[in-house]
Amino acid sequence: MTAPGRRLTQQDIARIAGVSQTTVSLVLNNRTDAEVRIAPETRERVLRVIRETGYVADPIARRLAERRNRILGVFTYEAVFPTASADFYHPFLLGIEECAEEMGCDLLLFTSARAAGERRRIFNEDSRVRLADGCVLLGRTVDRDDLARLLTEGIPFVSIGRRDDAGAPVPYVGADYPPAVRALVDRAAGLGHRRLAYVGAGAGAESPADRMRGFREAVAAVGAEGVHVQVTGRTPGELLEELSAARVTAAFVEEPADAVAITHAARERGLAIPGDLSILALGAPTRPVHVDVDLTGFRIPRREMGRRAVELLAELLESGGETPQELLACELVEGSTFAPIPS
Amino acid sequence: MTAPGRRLTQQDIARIAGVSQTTVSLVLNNRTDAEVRIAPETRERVLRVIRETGYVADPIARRLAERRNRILGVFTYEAVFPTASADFYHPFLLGIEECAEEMGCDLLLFTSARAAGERRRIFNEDSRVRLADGCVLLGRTVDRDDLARLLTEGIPFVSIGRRDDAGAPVPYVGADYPPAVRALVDRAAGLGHRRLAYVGAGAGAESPADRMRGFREAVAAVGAEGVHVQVTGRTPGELLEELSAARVTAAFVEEPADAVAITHAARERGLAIPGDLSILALGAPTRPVHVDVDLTGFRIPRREMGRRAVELLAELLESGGETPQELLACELVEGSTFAPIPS
DNA sequence: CACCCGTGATAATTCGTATTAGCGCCTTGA
DNA sequence: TCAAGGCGCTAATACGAATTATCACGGGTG
Repeated sequence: MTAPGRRLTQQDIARIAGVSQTTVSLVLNNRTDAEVRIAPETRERVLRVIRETGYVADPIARRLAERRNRILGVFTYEAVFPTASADFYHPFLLGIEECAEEMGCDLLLFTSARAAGERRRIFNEDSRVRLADGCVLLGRTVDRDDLARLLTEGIPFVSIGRRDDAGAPVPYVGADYPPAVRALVDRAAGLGHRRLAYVGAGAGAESPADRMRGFREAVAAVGAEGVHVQVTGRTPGELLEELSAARVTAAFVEEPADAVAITHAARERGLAIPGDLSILALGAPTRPVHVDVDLTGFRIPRREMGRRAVELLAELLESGGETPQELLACELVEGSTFAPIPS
Repeated sequence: MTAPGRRLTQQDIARIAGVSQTTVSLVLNNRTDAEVRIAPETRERVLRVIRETGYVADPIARRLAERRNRILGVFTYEAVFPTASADFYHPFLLGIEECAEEMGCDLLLFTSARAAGERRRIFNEDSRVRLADGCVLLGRTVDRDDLARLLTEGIPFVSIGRRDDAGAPVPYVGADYPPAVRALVDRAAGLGHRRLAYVGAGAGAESPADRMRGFREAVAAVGAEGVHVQVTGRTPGELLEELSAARVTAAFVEEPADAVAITHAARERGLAIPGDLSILALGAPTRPVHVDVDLTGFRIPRREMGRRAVELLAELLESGGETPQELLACELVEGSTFAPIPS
């Protein structure tokens, strides 16, 4: 049909139809402005040639001339698909894909953005970020410099997960952790718990910091006792000892994978969960783990966050406007690791 | 840093460094051919300006001028991420992403390619297929017309999964079903099984047809009795009845989800698996199902297929060459649903 | 008769980068 | 002494589609 190496262009269509490239473009874009007039028979002739040849406009040339592409970039700091992170990322991507499909957009995964070292970077020597109309950032932590760069370059983007200012406010859609943690703390206090623990880093990125903050504020508000238990480099057994030494009756565990491990360890040594100790999990597992425990806690609306991020990005592209910042509510999950304080 | 709306171009860099746009391009592309010479101090000056301004080449313009993009398209006929199909597609995508990352390529997911109806089509009015250097096709069935079109348009692509000719040979990397099925049949015959059944459609796409063919040939080779049991619109119980009516002792089930259902149904009505009936599963579940049965069968090398597809596509882009067609071996899986024929 | 206006098209330019074909000057070799 | 080539760089052009600025033509008007 087509000679190899040569693709059909508007010029070719024009030649065949006996008109100019301009006319082909006008017909193709269905321009019916008052400014532009094309005789019905000419339009029909051009359309016929297009149909017969099966011509499709080159998206690249199009993008160069226009501004829009209908391509949304998706940047993740870790690989998207590997099983280790798939469980965590999957719901976000599900929402992103759904919404992109509805809007007729394609998704560009920046899998190549890897610097010499381990970590991915958005701006490498030949970054293809600007090929997309805008992009969605996904990842538990996001490079500060990358954020600042995106902002100063004026590249439209929305981060999934709240981000602190990076020289300027960052557009994001995040999970509203503080009220969710507060609700759990309130319920614990309501059931008599007075000595509560936050188990996890509580820092390092915005989301753990938000949870920690929610915990601190809620504990202060209900007048309970709150301790902070670090997890890095410690076994579940050691954590349990520290919790019992502090006479903690309700543990708010940042990472569900840890919550599962602690629960197992406790039951192994004869400690009843939730009889002797209540376990509250703050979110979704970011590490692959077989969750065979029915944890009480809350659900991060990951799919909705994905959808909303794309919607906000679309609005941003459409109208510009203010930097969108939204927090979506987390839904409480009734599990079986939470009970009144032992008497 | 940059004025809003205006982006830094090579022309800007050239102006600042006091050279021509050509020189900037040459420096940027690190051209050190004998043909092209640039004074070290000029090169340094240009590089400094580039560094200071943080200029990054516009990938769109680049693509227009060059031919390559380092972007690989991924086309799936169903959504990639939804949980219903995620379990099936995930390993392929894992392999694709791994390989793309190693090659420094980005992945373009054609999520927009949806016609008015339900099914996705590659070529819609404004298809962005040609934005990628080439693409990988993923899906249990692939539209015949799309394949033919890809071939005649000369768009480089590799299908994951064997495909019959579509006017011309189709480049693919598939799973080598016939020998895998044959191996299972051989083993069954070796353990005394004489009445075997193929449970599934055995048609509709290349992969079930290949399995069916493998089954037929192997059954004939070992001189056993083979029956074909259709599954569509029938309950596991009905299937069991048909199997027992035909005095089948080993059932080769196309779809593992069906194999699981049949096993459960059998055990519920007191039929021992594998004591009374052996179940052999032919591949990976394409429907979401909780596989709590340790099925005997084989493993489709999905991740490797993903990797290989990208590798073959890269070779295709590099050197052109012959249409690659490869079948990867399936590894047998020793489960606990296979035993000698009951005496 | 000069003028205007509506009609249907096109030539020229734009987008940002890559490539080709030189430019003028200087060195070398025969 | 004169052609051949080396040197460092640039003007011009290509890539394919969209947009802007015109243009030719004929019919009506004053």
